[in-house]
Amino acid sequence: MSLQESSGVALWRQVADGIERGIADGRFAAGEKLPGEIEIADTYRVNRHTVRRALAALAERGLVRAERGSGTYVEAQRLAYPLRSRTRFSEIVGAGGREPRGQLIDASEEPATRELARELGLKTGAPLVRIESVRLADRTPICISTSWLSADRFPGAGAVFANVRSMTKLLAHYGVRDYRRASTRVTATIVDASDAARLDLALGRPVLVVDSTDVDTDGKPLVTKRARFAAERVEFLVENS
Amino acid sequence: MSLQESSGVALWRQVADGIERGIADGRFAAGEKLPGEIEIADTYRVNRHTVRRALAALAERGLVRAERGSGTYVEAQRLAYPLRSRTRFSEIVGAGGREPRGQLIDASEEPATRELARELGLKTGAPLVRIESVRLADRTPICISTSWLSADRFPGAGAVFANVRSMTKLLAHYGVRDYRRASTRVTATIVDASDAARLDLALGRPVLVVDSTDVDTDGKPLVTKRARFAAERVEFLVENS
DNA sequence: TCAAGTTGTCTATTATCATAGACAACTTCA
DNA sequence: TGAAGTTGTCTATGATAATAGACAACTTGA
Repeated sequence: MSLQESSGVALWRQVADGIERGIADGRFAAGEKLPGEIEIADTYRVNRHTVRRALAALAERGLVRAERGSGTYVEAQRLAYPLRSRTRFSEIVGAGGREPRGQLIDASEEPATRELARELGLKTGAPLVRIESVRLADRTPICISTSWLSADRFPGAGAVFANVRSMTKLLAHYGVRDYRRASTRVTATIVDASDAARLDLALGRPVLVVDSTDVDTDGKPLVTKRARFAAERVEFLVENS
Repeated sequence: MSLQESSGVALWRQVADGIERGIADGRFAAGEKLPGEIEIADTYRVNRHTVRRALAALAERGLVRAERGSGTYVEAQRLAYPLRSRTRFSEIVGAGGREPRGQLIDASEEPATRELARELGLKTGAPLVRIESVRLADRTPICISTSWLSADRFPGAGAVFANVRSMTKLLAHYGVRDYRRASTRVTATIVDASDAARLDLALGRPVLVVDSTDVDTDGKPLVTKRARFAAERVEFLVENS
């Protein structure tokens, strides 16, 4: 294990990332004991204090738990999230035995940019409702989602969402009985400051960015979204037909 | 724009990430001029020297180019990468007008872990060939791929791959005329040190991790892989049927 | 009970990060 | 030509990161 200096990432943070990767890919199973601080310091070739700082950061995020005199133990797991044409957050979370929740952060009206207009089959500048929301599993925030809908077709959508807290129910309120995912685009980046705060995520953590558009049974665009998932809390499953 | 202290990520690095996000999502188009250093320092509320360090890092990675007296300009773009049941690296890169290349890093034999055995429909401990390779578009490394195949069915696969430098050609060499993607699993994490060096990627950058298994026309598993893509160089397109 | 191994806390030192100000070198445009 | 705006380079200072060593507090197992 060789680390990199002057990359703009503190050494303790690199060690923390390394241990977290070990947890994520199963090298350290949940409940299992990590190697001792001295041994970790040895493998990464850093001072024990640097390892302690890394472990403290992981402990604060709830990934590990230190027991004095005994050792440091692994705590957590990832949420499996299928990407298919019928994608419903509440169903996916519920299937994992966890309690899904949604919450409105902000809603406002704004004109369509050229790209949003193209996705929604509208003209540039057409009035849109922008809905910013956070979705949680139990009490853990999973993703921040920004959705855009036509303000003409869905007037007052922001207020409706504030009540029903679900995109499926919002669409049903306007008479949309069924819909499906038309396109999905996945990439990854580093979380920005405002998303970090809302996802309860440290700066510098990766997020999975999903751009998608939902259409009705006739293929007519309903809503287009950009969702940012805390990468450390989910794994996407792509279904290949 | 508010940044975060003592997150283990240096301020200049946070600014660099912010600017890079701006480039990635099109706020700053290729060829366009960035705001001046003083203006950037102002929006992020940091010292101009901190901004200069951020820009220097981006310039070193080739994302921007500074012109004295004039300004700093944007350089690069992302590779569009469809995830479908028929996924061939060379075809995807070639379609973008770039030259695909593959290169063997390492090949060795190792026994199947329980998980690898399950994916490949073998028994735990069965002999596998592990092939580590890097794939490039023009001269830019795009991903590092670790592939596992049955050593019984594909004897000497490592040597074959070293010659043909393509998984499709390797399989053809053993009489596999066609194959398709059976499962795909996407997540993201921070790059580890050895991948960082091979992808020519700075530490702390995100990578998209794709776990997948290819099967023949009868649905029999051929090869299972874990590929790590430099997130800043690709975007995945998920096809929803 | 006791030795070995673990995490927790303290002091101290050096290198890097971030800020601050001043001015040079260069480009752009009126 | 000249003024305004840009990037490049220098010096200086305080805060934070990382190292190093010593020892306390606690757990485990022989």
